[in-house]
Amino acid sequence: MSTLKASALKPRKPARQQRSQATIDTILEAAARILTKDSLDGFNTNRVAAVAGISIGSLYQYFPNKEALTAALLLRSHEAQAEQLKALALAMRGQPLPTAVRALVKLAMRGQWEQPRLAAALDHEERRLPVEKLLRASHQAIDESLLDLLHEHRHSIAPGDLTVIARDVIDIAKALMEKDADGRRDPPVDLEDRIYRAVMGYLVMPSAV
Amino acid sequence: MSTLKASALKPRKPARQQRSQATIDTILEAAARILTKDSLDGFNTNRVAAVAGISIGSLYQYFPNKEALTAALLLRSHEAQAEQLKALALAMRGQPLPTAVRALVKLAMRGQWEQPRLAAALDHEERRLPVEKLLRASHQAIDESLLDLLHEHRHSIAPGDLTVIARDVIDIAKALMEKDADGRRDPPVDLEDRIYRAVMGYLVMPSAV
Amino acid sequence: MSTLKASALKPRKPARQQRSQATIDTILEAAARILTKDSLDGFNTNRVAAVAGISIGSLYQYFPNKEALTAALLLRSHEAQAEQLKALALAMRGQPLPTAVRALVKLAMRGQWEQPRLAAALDHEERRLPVEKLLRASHQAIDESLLDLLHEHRHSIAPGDLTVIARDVIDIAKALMEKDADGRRDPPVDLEDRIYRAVMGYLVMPSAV
Amino acid sequence: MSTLKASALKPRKPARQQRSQATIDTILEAAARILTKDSLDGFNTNRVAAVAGISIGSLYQYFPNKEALTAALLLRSHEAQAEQLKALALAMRGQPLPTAVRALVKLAMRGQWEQPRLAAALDHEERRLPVEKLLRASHQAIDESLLDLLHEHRHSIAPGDLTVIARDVIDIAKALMEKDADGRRDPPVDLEDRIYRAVMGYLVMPSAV
DNA sequence: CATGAATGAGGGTTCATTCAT
DNA sequence: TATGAATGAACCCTCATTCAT
Repeated sequence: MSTLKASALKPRKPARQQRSQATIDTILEAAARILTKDSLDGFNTNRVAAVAGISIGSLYQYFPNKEALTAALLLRSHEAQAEQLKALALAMRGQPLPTAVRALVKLAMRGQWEQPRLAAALDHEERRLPVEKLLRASHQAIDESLLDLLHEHRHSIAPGDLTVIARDVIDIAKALMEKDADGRRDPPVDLEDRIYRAVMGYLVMPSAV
Repeated sequence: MSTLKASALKPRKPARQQRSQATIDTILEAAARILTKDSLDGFNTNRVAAVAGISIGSLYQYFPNKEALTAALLLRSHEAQAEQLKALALAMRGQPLPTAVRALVKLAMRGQWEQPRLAAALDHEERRLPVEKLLRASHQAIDESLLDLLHEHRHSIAPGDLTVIARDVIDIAKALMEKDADGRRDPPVDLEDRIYRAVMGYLVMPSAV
Repeated sequence: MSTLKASALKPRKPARQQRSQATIDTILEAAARILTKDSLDGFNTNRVAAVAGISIGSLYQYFPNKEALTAALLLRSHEAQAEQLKALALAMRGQPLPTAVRALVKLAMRGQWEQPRLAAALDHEERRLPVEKLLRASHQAIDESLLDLLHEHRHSIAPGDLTVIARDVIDIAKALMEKDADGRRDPPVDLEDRIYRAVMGYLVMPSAV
Repeated sequence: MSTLKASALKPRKPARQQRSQATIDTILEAAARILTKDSLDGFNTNRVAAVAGISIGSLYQYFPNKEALTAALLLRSHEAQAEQLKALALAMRGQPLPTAVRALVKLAMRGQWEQPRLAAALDHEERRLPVEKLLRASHQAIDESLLDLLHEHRHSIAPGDLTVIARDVIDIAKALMEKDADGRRDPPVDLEDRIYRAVMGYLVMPSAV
C-alpha cells in the first residue's frame, strides 16, 4: 500500500561507464530470469542480486529501490517490443491486411509465449506502478508502428480512432495468450488462429450496430 | 514461491449458527472492500480482520489461511457471475445476436467497472492459486449459459468450438475493460461500443483466411 | 515461561454426579488418544474437545486450564500404575528375586510400549509441571509396592536406601524403553533382556568399589 | 504436528567473514542460555535474538528456521561430548574397569549437571527432530570411544553387543541424572555412587538368568 | 565502488481462554 | 450447564533497505 512517486523510479546513475552498464544488464537479466521461472513470487532483491552474482549492496547502487528495478525491466521490454514492431511495420508495407495481421500475431506470440510468466508479471507491474511517464516514449513508438501498419488499410477497417484501435488490438491479443499460456509448455495449436480471428474481427467489424 | 495444495483452500467450518454466517459475510465484505480500494497491496489478514471489525483469530476460525479467504472471494464472485449470466441467457432467448451481445457487454461492464481493482485482483489470484477444482462448477455454469446464448445463433457465428469461442469472448471483453478501468472514475464513453465491436467481430469473423 | 502454581492444577469440581464423571473420562481419553498418536504436538485444548465430542466450553467447565487437564491425565496414569504394581507385588510374594524382576520388567514394558509417545509426553510434562503434591500419594503407593517387592530379598541386594533403589530401578527401565521405543512399531527382541540385566545389575552391584 | 524434513535443518550460510562466525556463536550461546534458564518454554526465536543482542533478521540469516537453530545446538553439544569422551578413553587406557567407569560417570555428571535443563531440552528435541543424519558422525565417534573404553575389559563384561551395551550405559547414566537434576542446585551426594553402581551392574551382570 | 552483515517493520498463523446465548 | 463464537497475545519468518568495512 505504499504510495509511489513516479520520480522514484528512475535508475540511480547515468551509468556512462561500460562496466556499470554491464552490471546493470546482468542485474536485469537475473531479474528477468527469476520472473520467467517463478513469477512475482520469489522475485526479491536479495535473490536478484544472488542470481546476478553481485552483492545486494551493488544492486542498490544501481537501483534506488525495487520498483526502480522493475521499472527498468519494463522499459527494456517495451523498448524491445517497439523496435520489433517498427521492423515489422516496415516489412509489411504494401502487404495485404491479413498478411500483416498474421505477422503481427506471430510476433506477439513469440514474445509472450516464450516467457508467459515474465510477460504476465510485467503486465501486472505496469498496472501497479506509476510508470506512465517512463514508458511514454515506447508507447508512442509502438502506437506509431501500429498506425503505420494499419493506416494503409484504413479503408478496409471499420471507422474509429486508429490509435485506440491499435491498442485494443494489442490488448485483445495479449488477453487470449495470457489465458492460454498459463501453465502449459506449448501453445494450443489453434491459438494463433483464434487470435488472428479476434484481431481481424475487431478491425473489420463496425462498432455501431 | 510457496507451493500450494488445492486441498488447503477449503473454508474451515460449515457455520452452523447464523452468527457464523454473518461473520463470514463480514469478513468477505471487508476483504472485497480492501481489494476494491487498495488492490492486492494492503490485502493482509490483519487488515481484513480490522476492517471487518473482528479479531484476527475469528478470521482464522473460518478460513484456514489467507489463500482460502481469497478462494472464497473468488468462488463467490464466480457464483454471482454465473447466476447473472444464466438470467441473461434466459432473457435473451429469441432475441437477435446483436441484442444479446449488447446485453452481455453491458452486464460485463456493470460487474467489472464498479470495482475494477477488485476484479483485476481476483483475476490475478485466480491464475496464481490452484482453484480450478473449486471453481469448476461455476465455470461450467458460465460456459453453459454462454452456450445457451450462442447456440441459437450458431449459423451466424463463424465455425469453431462454441465453448472455446464463449470463453474467448469473455476474455476479450475483460481485457478491454481492465485496461481502461485502471484508475479512472468513469468508463470512457466509447468503451461499450469497442467491446461490442470486438466481441461481435470475433464471433462473426472466420478464423482461417 | 508462564509460572504455574500447584494450586491451579486441581480439577474444577468434585464431580459427584456420574454424568460429570463420564464427561471427564471422555475428555481424558481423548487427550490420551491425541498424545498417543501425535505426542505433544497437536495436543491442544480445542482438539481435545473436538476429539472428545464436546464443546471447548465444556472442557473448561471441568478443567480450569490446560495444565489441569494434563495433571489429571498424569494422576490417572500414576494411579493405574500404582494399582498394577500393587497387584504384582502381591503376586510375587515368596518368588525368587529374578522371577520378580522379570515380572516387573514385563509390566513396565507393557505399559510403556503400547503407547510410547503418550508415556514420553507424560514423563515430560511431569517434569515441567508442579505436580509433586498431586502425585504424592501415587508415588508413595508405588514406592511401597516396590519396597514390598524388594524387601524380602534385601539380603541379596547390595546395601542402600531401598526406596531410592526402587525409584532408580524404575528410571533405569524407563530410560531404556524410551530410547528404543521411539519410532518403532515393535520392541527389539533383546530389549526385555537388557532391561532385566540393567535392573538386576543395579540391584546386586554394590555401589562403592 | 508439522512434519519436518531433515533437509531443512542445515544452517544457511558458510559464514565467510569472521564477523558472521561471531554472530553465530552469539546466537548459539544465547539459545543455550535461554534453555539453561527456562527450558523449552521461553525458547523462541525473538527471545534468542534479543538475548543475543541482534535483530531477528540476523538470526534468520544464519538459521533458516527455529529447528535449524536447535539442530545446530544439538550438533555442537554432541561434538563437544564426542571430543571429551575421546580424550577420556585415551586417558583410561590400561586402567582397571572400575576406574574407567568412575571417570566416565564423573564426566557425564559434569556435563549434565551444570545445565540440567539445557541437557534435558536437547534430549527432548533430539527425539522430536529428524537429526539422525546430522548427528551420525558424532554418534559414531561417541560409540567408538566407548568401545575403545570397554573393549579391553570385554572379559570382565557380561557377553553382548558392546556397542549396544555402550549406548545403554549412556542412557542409564543420563536417566538417573535427569531425574535428580531437576530443580536442585547441587546434585545429591550419593548420585555419583548410584550411577556408578547402575553402570557397573549393567556391565557385569549377565542378561540371561 | 563493492561487499554482505545487520536491521526491523510487517504479515501469516496458532491456541489457551472467555463469555454471550 | 452446554455451546461455540470470539478474542488477542505470542510466535515464526520474510525481505526491502542501510551502512560499516
